[in-house]
Amino acid sequence: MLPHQFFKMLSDETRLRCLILIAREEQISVGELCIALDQSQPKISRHLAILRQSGVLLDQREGQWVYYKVNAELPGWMRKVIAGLTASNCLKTEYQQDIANYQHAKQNN
Amino acid sequence: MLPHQFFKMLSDETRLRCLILIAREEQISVGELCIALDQSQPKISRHLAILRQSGVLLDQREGQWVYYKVNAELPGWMRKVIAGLTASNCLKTEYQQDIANYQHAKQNN
DNA sequence: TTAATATATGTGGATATTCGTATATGTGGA
DNA sequence: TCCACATATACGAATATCCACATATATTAA
Repeated sequence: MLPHQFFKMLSDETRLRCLILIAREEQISVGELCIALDQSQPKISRHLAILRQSGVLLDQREGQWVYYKVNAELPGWMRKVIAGLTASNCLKTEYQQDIANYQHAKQNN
Repeated sequence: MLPHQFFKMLSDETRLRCLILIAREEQISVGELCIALDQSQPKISRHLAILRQSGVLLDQREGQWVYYKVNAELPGWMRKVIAGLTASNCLKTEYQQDIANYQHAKQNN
């Protein structure tokens, strides 16, 4: 994947929020992402498909659920960008609500 | 600027090549960029305008020439992304030709 | 097998992006 | 002032992106 193509993956707000949350939490299911970001299932699923087809995310089915995680074999410069996103306090504030929603949903299992 | 908007700046190959070369060389004129990337003047100028209007680049006129440089006051996480791009050997190879063209043009002054 | 739940995808329309071409603006020298 | 050079922008056409809605597929349990 060429550099600008990787950045195109991150240029949509929904995709970026998915990726940041997944990177922070290691592994999340489609339904949990819908709740965390408060977005429709087809919308989340379609963006996850784009991230999966580009190789940024990997999916793994467990029963009825499909879990997504960051592909650990991405080139170093891509992993650095993603790590920078999850580390930045500035961005942590930006998407705090997503994290809170996710953890709240996780608790009510 | 929201994170995904910054990445949208980097999602076009021409803009990304401009930014990487400018970050590497500190300061470049529009004409030099046209030669280095082998692209038309309106195309380069338009993409530089987008990067300038978003605050990623700053411009400075010197006589007939306009020089562009990276805005030093960008948020830390943006500076890190840009620094990562210029540091990566992987990407250095990707856009080696741009650097070579630039240096060759610089010599024939 | 049927129903319920979770996820994926097809379709069409609205909007956004990018480009080539033409032209406008700014600058310096004759 | 007039011309040449450097840069910026206006415009329309081709293409890409994103979404809502409807529907398809996969899994589990009854």
